[in-house]
Amino acid sequence: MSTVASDRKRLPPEARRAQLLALGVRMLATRTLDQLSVEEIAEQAGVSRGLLFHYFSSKQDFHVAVVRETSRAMLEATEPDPDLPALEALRGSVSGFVDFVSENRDAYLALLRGPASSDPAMRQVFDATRSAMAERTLRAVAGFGVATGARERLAVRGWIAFTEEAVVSWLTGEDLDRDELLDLVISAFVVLAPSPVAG
Amino acid sequence: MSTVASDRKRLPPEARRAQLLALGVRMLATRTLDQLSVEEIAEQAGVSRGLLFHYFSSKQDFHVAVVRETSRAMLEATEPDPDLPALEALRGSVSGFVDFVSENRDAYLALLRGPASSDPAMRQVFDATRSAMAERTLRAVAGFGVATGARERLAVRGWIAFTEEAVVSWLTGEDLDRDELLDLVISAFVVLAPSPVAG
DNA sequence: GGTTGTTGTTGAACGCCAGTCAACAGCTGC
DNA sequence: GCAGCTGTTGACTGGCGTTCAACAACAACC
Repeated sequence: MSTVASDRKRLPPEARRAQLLALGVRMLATRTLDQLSVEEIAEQAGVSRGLLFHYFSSKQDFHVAVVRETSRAMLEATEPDPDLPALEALRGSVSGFVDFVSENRDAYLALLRGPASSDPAMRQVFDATRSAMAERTLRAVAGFGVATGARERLAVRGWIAFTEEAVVSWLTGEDLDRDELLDLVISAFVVLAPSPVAG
Repeated sequence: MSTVASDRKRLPPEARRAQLLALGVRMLATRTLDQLSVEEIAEQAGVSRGLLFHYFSSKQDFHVAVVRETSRAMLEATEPDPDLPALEALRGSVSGFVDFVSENRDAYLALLRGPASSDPAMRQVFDATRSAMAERTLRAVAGFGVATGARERLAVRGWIAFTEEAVVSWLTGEDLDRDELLDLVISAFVVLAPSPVAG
């Protein structure tokens, strides 16, 4: 209600763009991405439909921007603490991830599971996000003795997918304690990332 | 080209439905799911747009049917051989999965990564597919000493996501041998599924 | 072999929505 | 208070999913 019809007109471009973006992100809590119509966004923002196309070249472009923003927020919420020992930093990061997904369960599913196929630009955002997580994780646990060969990079990417699925799946059931979930994910990393089976 | 304008009219319902479905599945090799327009399907099949709605209640319903069919094919292509020892059966299944994804790389991405969010019915197909894979895997390696508690079920689901991501990621690079990829995925299962870290 | 009934099939019509564009109006500097 | 810049509008267009009443192919029966 705060942004609906408060100020009627003439915002500086950056402010308006930010407003529309924030509105889009917020609305994902109820709708899925492809249900996010231009009409609804415009109506909620109290502006005309046409204006949205002044700030975003197309509906898809808008969607990509919304996803990019949410990805950024997710990365921020899962930033590992560099002052902590590797494994503790990792646990903190995963803990942040569990919280983020819990708080945005629908939005997260709508986003990071959603329309990864449609648009190359969209795919790129997803890929970049996963790569960022993978690289960051590898860096964070570098002292942990992880080699960064092809196999390890694949393993870390796989582990991220493992984590996503485990957390999402955990949310629709919660047969485990939160701590048990964290244990599972962390121990999975320990056995997967460095040198599975052999180590 | 075989089904385009060969026979012009009056097929028995099952045949026509099957034809449209098969056509939809085939066309996913080039298009993504949401680019699969009713118009194009009808044109390729040599029928009117309206006819598609005689066999499928909506475009989404058609999409769900296409996805369901492809999921079925995937499950069939990865059916583990019950006569083999557990680990060999598992390796065979994963090998089949790698082949399937390799041959249908775009279709697979368009499907099993695609529009999982939009439609509840669509989500259900994905969930059912993963559950089927998870249960089957657990059953196949039952003799392997895997307990089927909450933690193990979560771990297996996570492992499936791990496998998907690893294979898809492997396809866009191929820095590893195919056998090395299989080793990674199988050993991941071994350390993840029964009792990670502790075992 | 013509007639009739069933039903697979058509194509025109409708409505919704993304995207365009020329006109409008709020703000700033003179 | 006037002029010019630019954020904003709202009507218009085209495409596409969806509906539906009419049509036509095929089979059965006389």
